Formats: sequence, structure tokens, C-alpha cells
Amino acid sequence: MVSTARTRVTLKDIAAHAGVSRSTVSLVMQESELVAGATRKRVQEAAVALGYVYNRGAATLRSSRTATVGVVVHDIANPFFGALMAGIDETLQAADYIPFLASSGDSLDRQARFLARMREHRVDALLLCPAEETPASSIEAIADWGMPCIEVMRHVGQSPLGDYVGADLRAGVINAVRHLVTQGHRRITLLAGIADHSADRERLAGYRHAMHEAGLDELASVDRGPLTRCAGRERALALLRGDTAPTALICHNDLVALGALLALSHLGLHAGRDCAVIGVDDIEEAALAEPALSSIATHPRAIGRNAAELAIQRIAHPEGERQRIVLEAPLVIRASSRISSAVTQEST
Amino acid sequence: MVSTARTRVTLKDIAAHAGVSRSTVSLVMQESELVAGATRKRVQEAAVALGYVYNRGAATLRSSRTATVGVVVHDIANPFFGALMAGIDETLQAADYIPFLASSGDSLDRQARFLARMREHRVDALLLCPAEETPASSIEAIADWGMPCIEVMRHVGQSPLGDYVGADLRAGVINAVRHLVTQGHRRITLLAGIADHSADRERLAGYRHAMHEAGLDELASVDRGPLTRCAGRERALALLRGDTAPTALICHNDLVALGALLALSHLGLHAGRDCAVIGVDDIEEAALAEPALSSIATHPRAIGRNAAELAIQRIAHPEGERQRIVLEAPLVIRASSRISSAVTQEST
DNA sequence: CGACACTTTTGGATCGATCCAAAAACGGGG
DNA sequence: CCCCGTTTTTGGATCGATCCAAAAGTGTCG
Repeated sequence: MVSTARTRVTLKDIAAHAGVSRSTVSLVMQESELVAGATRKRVQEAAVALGYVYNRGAATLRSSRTATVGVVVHDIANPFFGALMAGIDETLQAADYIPFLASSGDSLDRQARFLARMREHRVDALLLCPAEETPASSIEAIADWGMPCIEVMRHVGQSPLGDYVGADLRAGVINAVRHLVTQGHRRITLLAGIADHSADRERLAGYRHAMHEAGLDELASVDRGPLTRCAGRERALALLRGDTAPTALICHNDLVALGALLALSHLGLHAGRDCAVIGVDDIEEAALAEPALSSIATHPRAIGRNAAELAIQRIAHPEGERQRIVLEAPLVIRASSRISSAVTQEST
Repeated sequence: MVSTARTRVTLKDIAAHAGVSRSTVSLVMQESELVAGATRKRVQEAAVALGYVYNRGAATLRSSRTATVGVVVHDIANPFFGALMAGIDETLQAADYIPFLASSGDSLDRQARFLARMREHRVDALLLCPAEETPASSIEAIADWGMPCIEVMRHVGQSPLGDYVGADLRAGVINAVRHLVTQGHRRITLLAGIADHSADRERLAGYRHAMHEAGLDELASVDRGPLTRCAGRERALALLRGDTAPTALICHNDLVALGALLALSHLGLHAGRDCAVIGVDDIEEAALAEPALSSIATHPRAIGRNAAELAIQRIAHPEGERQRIVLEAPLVIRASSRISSAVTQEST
């Protein structure tokens, strides 16, 4: 309708229209308490009347706050990260921040390029699921740039350097092993990933701890391989056909576990009765699989929310004490790990 | 290591260090051809030596290009949009653009707020899967702002107003019906969504067209309801228990179709033999379901790539002719829609 | 050697907000 | 009516790049 490419409306125009100075208008835009009520109202009306659009770029130049946050995940196509991102987005929107998103594909190079861009764009904070093999020096570098960084789900080094939000996978796996042991299982195999990152180490630590606790050290066995659904199927097939076939599988994530379920039904075995299967993440699909899949629930959405909240807090208090938020990862027991799979009730 | 909060390095510092003017340094940063090779090299070295970080905000203020793009989807937790986003991200990264992301949750209000933010941030273009009931005026308003906007997957109004990238769902559904008809099916029900948006209308149009073509107008039946996996199960159960139970179901998306498969196995029926099921999207899970699910493949990643490419092109040529890219949505036939489900081969 | 075309470089103005120190307006008491 | 402490408002400087028209440098040729 309008679309006459007239020159853009600026604070100066509003000032003229409302009969005040640029500075006053600026204060109104910043919702400052300094401005008298009547003046504020007049300015706001002028802004609406002229169709003013706040120019965040110009504001940033002077004030160096951008109201943006950078988010890096490995693979946004993975439903887990989709849910994580949903939690982040939800929380940021409520606080009027906007996320930049990039998928690193676990490539250090792509991650580095994106981080450089984020620096140029001067994001107020960074939410980072570090790519595999990210060196600690990268995280330190980000801190040196003066950019708050929250590590999410994974952290580099043995323990997080700065702020961290993740799930208690160690405890989750311990619970899983205990649950299996009370069901009489002894040959319990962990289907892990290939890469060596913190989230992987935590699972392993929980597994070793619980197997030791149950006096099953000698029977502990860790299978390493890729983490897709197909790979899960193949890996499970190979294990189950071996001469010392396990009676229970704890899988790195639900995709692998769902693959394992396929392997079992392919072999004519009944998950839960013939071989127990437990996954990690408790994605939506888990509850609806046949049989329903037991899983260690990592609640990605909640993790996302917490991470975003922590970021907002860190922006406000850059020097505040570093936080390490570890959310519980409860075991959700379903038919795939119960000998008597009569009723499919879920535990909380 | 460094972290002494010394004043930031600017073009002026580089200019002094390299013995040239600010303007020359600026030209080098813009990779302009005007600068002599030797000078360029000297400037670049000075930039590295001083640890310069390009300030995109300052550049934007003057040049009004931000190297950012806004992306709105309904629900980033939905794997379909995860894959779409992956394609977008991939293409944008290659062209050195960075995406802002927001999930509208199909809420007009949240969508509007995000669009306002995008305007303040002066994104170079917008990729928009419009929320349900988005009025055409919103799209026109965006155009009036001088912001290129690509509608993705859905479009408002009867036909897209401007640039559009989507899948040919109409043809996909027509193929699905034809395939079912040649298998002898006559009672073919379409499980649609509740909302009335373009992607829904296209499916319906294809369905009606193909049913008419097969002389099955009277048997055409459309079931409307929610689009989750659980809802799919319930809806399929209700239909199959009815007195005129369909022998084939075409589902709005794969989640609904997978729910329908659950319903069949719950009733002791065999998908493919007793009742055919076809989904839409061909998500990863479809091929691995039991039995494998036939699906109309919408290739979200490819759509994302195309949309991002079109956005980049539109930024370069704002007044170029509007494009309507409709990608083929081929029917992938698997066991769930074959009477003789002996071999599970896939068609292309 | 000077005119001319072409390549490189340059300084000043500019984009549109925020910051800050100081000025103006206000209000109540003496 | 003036003084003084508060509350509001203000102008100029500033953030760090780009744009532009003009100046400086280079090379060629008659």
C-alpha cells in the first residue's frame, strides 16, 4: 500500500515530531525510568505515527549489546537437537533474545568458522555443544574474547571449564545396569560410540562402576561403533550371533536401541524376554516402539531451557560464579527390559 | 593468555600499522579488486598481527547488508523441520550467511514478534513457513518493508504471492492413489489435518482428482484430525472398526502413518495385506518401520537447500522475477502398501 | 616532455543509535 | 522570591565501518 521508498525514520524524526531531543527519544526506546510519563507517551505515539523501526545495528555499535545468542549443535537434523533447540528458542524468545543457529556436523573447521562469525556479529553469549575433539584451548579462546560460553551436553576436558548444562548420564547408566541386574542379567553389553567425548565417557564410567558394584567386572564388554539406527541393527546382530551373546544391551542412544530391536525381531527373538534393550534420550518414538523401549530420559527440551536461562544470567553477570547444571536422567522402564512384559506401565 | 582488556583493534589501527589509509583497509576487508596486490598483502598481515576482528555491526550501519537471514518454522522439534533446517544451514554456510531461527508454534503472535525482531535486525532475507491462518497482508507487509521473503512448504492464499519453494504434494498423492487403485483398492481414506493451509489443500486436491479419475468419487472419504503419532493410531483404529472400513489409508504425514501401523498390528491385521498405509515425508524411520512404510518423499533437506539458494539469489537481485520451485515428491513403495510383501525393494 | 588514460589511494562525511556531563525545569521551604 | 536538591531533558562526542568524489601515482605514446 505505502511502499514509497521515503527515507527511513530515525530517532531524530521522532524527536522533531514529538518536540523533544534525540536523547530523550533514545531513553524512551530503552524503557528508561528517567523519562516523565507524559513525555514517554508522546514519544511512543510519535514513533507509532511515523512507523519507526528500531535499528538494533546502530544501537549495537555504541552499546555493544546485540540481543543475540549463538547456538552450535552437531546435527540439527537429529531429533534430539531439534528438541534441545526448541527449549532454547522458547526461553530466549521470552527474554527477547534471538538465536543464531549453526550445525557443525562435528567438524572442527565448520565450528571454528561459525565461532568466528559469531565474534564478528558480537553475540552476547554462546551455547555450544562442542564438536568432537574440540581442544580446551578453543573454549579458553572464547572466554578470552570476552564472550560468555555455555557448554551443553558435552564438555571438553575432564570436567567443564566454565558453565555447563547436561544430563546425569553416569547415574542414568548406573540405574540401567542395576535394573538389569535385578532382573537376573549378567552379560550386559554397552553399545558405545567411536569418538571419545565427555558424554561418552560418562556413560562408560557409569557402566564400569555399576558392573563392578555387581561383581561383574569380568563380564563387562563395550562395543564401539557408529550411532545410527542401521548401525545399531548391524551391531546388535553381530553381538547376538557371537558365541558369548549378551542377554542385555545398553545403547548409546535411542536410535541405536531401536536398531537393536529390529535385530531382535529379525532373529525371531522377543525383546525383554530373550534380550533386554535400553536406550538413551527417551525420544518420542521410544514409547511407541514394539515392544516399547526402555530408555534413560535426557529431556533435551529441559536442557535447552536451562542452558538458555544460564546464558541470559551470565550475560547479566559475566563475572558471576560458574555453574554446572546436571539434570537428572531417570530410567524409564518399559517392555523392552522387562522379563514379564505383561503390563506396560512407566516409572517416573 | 592475553586477555588484557586493551582497547579494540579497528581499521584505523590496521591502517597505521600498515602505513595506508582507513579506506584502503576497508577495501581490503571487502575483498575489493581495486587494491594493489602488495598493499592487500601488507594490510592482511597487519590485521592478523594485531588480532583484528571485523565488526559487522558497524559495517551494517553504513552499508545495510547484514549477512544474516531469518528462518521461521512451526516446530523445530519436528524432525521434518530439523532436516529442512539442516539443508538451509548447509547452503547458507557455504555462502557466508548466518541464520536466525525461530519456532512459531503455529502462533500468529509469536510469528509477528519474531518478524518484528528480524526487521530491527535488518536481516537480508526471510525464509518463512507461515503459521496457520497467516493473512496475505502479512506477506505483503514484509515485501513493503523491502525484505525479500521466501515462503517454504506452505504459502498463504490460493497461490504463492512471491517466491515459493515446496514439494509437489498434489502429484505425490495422485501417484499414491493410482498405485493403490492398481493394487485393487477402492475404499481409500485420506487422513488429513484440521487446519486449512495450502499444503493441506494440495493433498486434498490430489486425492480428489485421482479418486475422480478412477471413478471412485462416491467412495472418497476424508478424515480430519490431529497429526501426531498417537492421534494417527486412534484415528486409524476408529476408521478400521467402523462399518465401512477402508482398505487403504493415505496419511497426512509419516507420524500419522506410523500411528496407523500401530493400530493395524493392535488389531492383529497385517499392513499391506489387510490394509495399505502410505505416509508423507519419507522420514528416516519410515524405511525401518515394521513393515516398512510406503511414503511420498518430500526431501526436506533438498527443499531447505533450494529455499536458501533462492534467498541468496533474491538478495542479489531483489527485483528479479519471482520463482516458484516445486520439487518432485516421488512415491516410495514399500511393504506397507503391497499386497505381496515378499521383497522390500524401493522405487525411485 | 607533456597529455591522457588508467589504476590506486585517500580524507571527510555519513549511517543511527548511545553515553555523559551539564543545563533546564520543577518543587518546597525559608 | 530565591535557594537548593531532585527530576527531566539536552547537545555534542562517539562507536567503527562504508561511500564517494577527488587526488595521487603509473604507464604509454606522440
